[in-house]
Amino acid sequence: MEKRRKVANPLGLAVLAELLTGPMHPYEMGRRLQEHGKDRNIKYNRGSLYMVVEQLRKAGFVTEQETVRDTQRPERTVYAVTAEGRHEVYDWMRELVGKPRHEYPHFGVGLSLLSVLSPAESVELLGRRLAALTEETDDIRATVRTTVEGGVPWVFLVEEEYRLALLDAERHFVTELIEYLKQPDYVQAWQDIFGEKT
Amino acid sequence: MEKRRKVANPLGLAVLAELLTGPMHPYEMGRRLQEHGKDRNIKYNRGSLYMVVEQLRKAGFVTEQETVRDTQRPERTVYAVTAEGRHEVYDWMRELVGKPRHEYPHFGVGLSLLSVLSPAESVELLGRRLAALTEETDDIRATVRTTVEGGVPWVFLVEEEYRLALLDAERHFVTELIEYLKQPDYVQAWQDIFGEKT
DNA sequence: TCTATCATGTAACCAGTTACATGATTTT
DNA sequence: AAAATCATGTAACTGGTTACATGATAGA
Repeated sequence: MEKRRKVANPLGLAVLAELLTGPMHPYEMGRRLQEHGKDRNIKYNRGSLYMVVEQLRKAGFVTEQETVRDTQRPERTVYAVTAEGRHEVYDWMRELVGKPRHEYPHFGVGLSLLSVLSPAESVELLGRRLAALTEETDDIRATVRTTVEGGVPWVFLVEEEYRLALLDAERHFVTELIEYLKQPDYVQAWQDIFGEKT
Repeated sequence: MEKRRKVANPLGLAVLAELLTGPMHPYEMGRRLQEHGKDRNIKYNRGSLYMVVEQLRKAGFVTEQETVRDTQRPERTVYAVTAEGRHEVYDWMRELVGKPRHEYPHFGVGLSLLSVLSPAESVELLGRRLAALTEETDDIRATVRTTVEGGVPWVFLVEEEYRLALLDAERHFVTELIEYLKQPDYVQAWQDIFGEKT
C-alpha cells in the first residue's frame, strides 16, 4: 500500500526545490519558476502557489521564518525548508524519476473515440495536427539552441529534449495513422459499421 | 479568444459519445467505459461520473429522459443526448484530434529538477525506470495481441498503439540520458556546482 | 497628476475524489 | 441465514482556479 504524499501537487516539489537554495517569500518562488521556464513542465498560477505553500506548512515541510514589512509592499512572509522538507524532496524525486506513472494525454482521449469521426475527417484533422506538431518542435529547438548559446548547461534543458523526443514520436505515429486511415479497406469498414447517419 | 467548454472533463466527452448509441443511465455508461478499457485513457471514477452528467445536464447537452424504478434497485435516471450535445461531441473531437495541447507529464517534472540528484543516483534511478518501461511495453503489446485475436478491429486500439509509440520514445531517450550522465565531464561539472553538501 | 501596470495577497467559487449509505444477490 | 459482494447513488471534503483587492511605481 503506497502512502500518498501529504502534498501531491508538483508545484509543491518545485517550491521545496527552490527553498533548498535558501529561504524566500512566495512571490519570489513564483518569479523564479517562471524565469527558469519551469512553468513549462509544472503547472503554475499564483493562487495555487499560496495554497501549496500553506499545505507544505501544515505538513511540516516548511516553516514561516519571518514576516518582513518594508513599510511599503504588503507584508511578505519568508519561508524556509525544514529537515522533513529536505527529505521529502529527495524521496519525491526518486519516485518521479525511478517509477513511471500512468499518464492521460489529451490526444489519447481523442484517439480512443476516433471512430465517431469519418475517416475523411480524421485524415484532415490529423494533417492539421501534424503541421502544428512540426511548428511546435521547431519552436522548442530554436529556444533550446539560443538558451544553450546563452551559456546555460545542457542538463537544465533535459526536459525540453524529452518533450522533443515525445513530439517526434507522435509525429511519426500520426503520419502512419493517416496512411492507415486512407486505405479503402478501412474506409469501407467504417462505412459498414457507422455509415448510416450521413 | 478561445471560449472554454461548458464541461471540460474528458469523461464528459466519453459520456456523450456513449449516448450517441442510445439513452442510458449513468451506471451503465460507467460499466461500458470500463468494459471497453476506455478508462485507460480517460480518468474514471463513479463520483466524477455523476458530477459530470449533472454538468452536462445543466449545459443542455443531455436531458433526463425518464426515471425508471424496477421496484428493486435504487431509482435510475435515464439520460439522452440533445442536439447541442451531439454538436458538442463533434466539435470537441475535432479540437482534440486536430490541435495538440500542452501536456504536463510527470516525468517532465522529475527531469526539470534532475540536478538536485547526484549523477550516480540519477543513473541508478533511470535504470530502474527503464526496466519498468520495458515491462509495461510488453504488457500492452500482449494485451493488444490477445484483444485483436479476440476479433476487435484494430481502430479500436489506436490509443494503445499511441501509448506504445510514446513508451518506445521514452525508453530511447532514457537510455541516451543515462549514457550522458555517466560521462566524467558531467559528473565533474555537477560536483563543482552542487557538490558541497555530500 | 491621471492612468496604466506591476507587485502582492486573499477569498469565493467550482471541480474532483473519497467516504458513506442502502437494497439485492450470491456464497458459505 | 449470516457474511460477503454487487449495484447504485449521495454527500462531505479537499484541492485548484478565477476573480477581486490594494498599495506602488512609471508613463502620458
